[in-house]
Amino acid sequence: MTEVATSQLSIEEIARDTGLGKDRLRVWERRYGFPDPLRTANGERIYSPEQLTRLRLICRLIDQGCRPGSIVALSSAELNRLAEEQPESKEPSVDPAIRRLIELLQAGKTELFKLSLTGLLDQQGPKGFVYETIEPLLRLTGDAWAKGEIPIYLEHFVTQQLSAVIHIAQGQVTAAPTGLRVLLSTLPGEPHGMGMMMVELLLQLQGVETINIGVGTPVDQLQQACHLFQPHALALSFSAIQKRTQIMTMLNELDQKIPSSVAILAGGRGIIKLRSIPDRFTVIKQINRLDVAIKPLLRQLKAREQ
Amino acid sequence: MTEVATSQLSIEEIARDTGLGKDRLRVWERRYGFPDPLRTANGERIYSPEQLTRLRLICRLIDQGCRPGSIVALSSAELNRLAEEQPESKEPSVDPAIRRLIELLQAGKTELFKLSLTGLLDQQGPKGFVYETIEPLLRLTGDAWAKGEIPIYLEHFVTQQLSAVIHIAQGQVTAAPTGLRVLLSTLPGEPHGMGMMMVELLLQLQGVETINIGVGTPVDQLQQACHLFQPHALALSFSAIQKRTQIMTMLNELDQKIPSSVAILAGGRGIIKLRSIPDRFTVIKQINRLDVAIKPLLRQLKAREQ
DNA sequence: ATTGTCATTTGTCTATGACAAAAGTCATTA
DNA sequence: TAATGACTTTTGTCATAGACAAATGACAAT
Repeated sequence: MTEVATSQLSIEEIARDTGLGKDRLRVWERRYGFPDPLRTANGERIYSPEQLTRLRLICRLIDQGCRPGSIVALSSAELNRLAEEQPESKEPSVDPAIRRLIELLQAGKTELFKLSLTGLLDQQGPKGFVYETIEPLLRLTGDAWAKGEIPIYLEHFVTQQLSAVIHIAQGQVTAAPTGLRVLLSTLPGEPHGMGMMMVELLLQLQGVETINIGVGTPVDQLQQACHLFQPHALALSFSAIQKRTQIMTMLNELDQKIPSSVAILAGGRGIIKLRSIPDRFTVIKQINRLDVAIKPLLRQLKAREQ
Repeated sequence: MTEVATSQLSIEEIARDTGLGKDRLRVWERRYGFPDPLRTANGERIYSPEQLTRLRLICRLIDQGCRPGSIVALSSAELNRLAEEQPESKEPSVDPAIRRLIELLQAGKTELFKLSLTGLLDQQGPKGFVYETIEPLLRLTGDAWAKGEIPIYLEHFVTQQLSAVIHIAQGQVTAAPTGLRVLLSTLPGEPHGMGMMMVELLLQLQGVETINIGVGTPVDQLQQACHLFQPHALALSFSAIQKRTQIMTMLNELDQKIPSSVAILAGGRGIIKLRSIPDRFTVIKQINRLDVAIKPLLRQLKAREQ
């Protein structure tokens, strides 16, 4: 019978639970002296749960802009102090309704949370719901997670619920079809699909036919998809996760590979920071500018029909 | 200006696209002589799309029971012959409705596809829809993708649409609440959430309150989530992606960390192959056995209320 | 304010050896 | 017959350390 040492974690488990990658963990150990796992009889690393927690905190600080070299070696106490100091603490005017939603969440009142969401959808209508509920709720939960105020699974729960409500809202859309067809996706390395779903709903409200092919689609697959679906436009969503240079490379690739008859819309926090984007791309700086951005497309379509 | 060699894939991309892991790719090359990538100027492997296709086929054969040593070195032609011979090629009675859905997909008729799905939902009712449409459709598209008959983005599109329809179906559920509360998730390394959503819908139809916290939740987070939500049961979904030993390790960890007052249900293709699962776990071998599995829980709940 | 260089930091790749876990083989037992 | 246990082979993952490319920061020049 093998004694199950529950709290001893292998490098694989650590890599999975932190998202750090085995090579990265080993090279941190070599360079910064942390993590500092014990070893099994034959030299395999075994990590303590404390090290896992500390690694999670380090990941959070790195996401906020700290660099590994300056924080990986710090003690837990020092890390905690650093985490407190991080600026990011500006959120002046938050809608009390949104604040209440987050309180429900933290209290584990999921049914009430669901009901409140659908209630807000009915009150505000689909468009208002996107602007006044989804957007701030996502921002606040994201911030709260980064500060460690709510666990990641609550953020996942929110995402689940929001996508359910969006789907329900989509089911109620009764806009007259305009004939415009838009393909939606994100590029590889971008796992967040909520922005795309918000855009999808707004487009449907305008009578646009949408084709959502999920997240992380490589450029050549997008090319193929354009061939198959023959959309009038391709809408891409960028969160803040991806690296600028990677995005630029892929944008150039898109510029070359996507037929020039297809317009390309790009939106999200990851894109508004970029300079020197090819003219090809219509950058949507705020989600409420979407209406404006698709007007030329609708006009073009009408002109072509005549 | 760097020339963009679009079709040359790095080991990382191959690892992602095949699910094979970098170490494994390198050791296959060392031992069996395949894959046999070219190298960049400084020795990094670059794989051709053909090798990717061949690797995908190899993965499929391994899933079907072949062993790496006997197939990795084979040529494409020999692999194809082998794939033909494999039993698994028995899919005699496929519902023509499902077949038609896939044809619509391949033709890019997305609007018709969406309409057909909602039509089937209305016809079959939510329960029938899960058994007779979602399950076979997912299986067929998965198989078709593995055989290279449909591109991955179509599979993603199907996933998107199914989750939309499921959410709509959930919105229409009117079962009387039983008071039973179930937390749903998957373990780290398991990115597929559709199985979980199917279960969620079926549970809601039985008047169960569900809390879906998304995919890939580490065990200690599940522990915390149980503390917050106080569910009567935890339902986990396993696809065929994960390794048996990894699953076993996590199951044991769960067994220890999740309060014994919480029942644990486990379902999906990844779990039914396993032996020596702790008694703790209720294994659901077929999704249509779910009803049976939760009956004891309902009974228990009633008994406790009195 | 943008662009270009340079140094530094950081992550990933490579190679090879070692070994544990899984799977196959085969004899023995109930 | 089928199950059990011991042995062998296969297969995947881990370790080490060097190399280098990609990302970042600092500073100068346009």
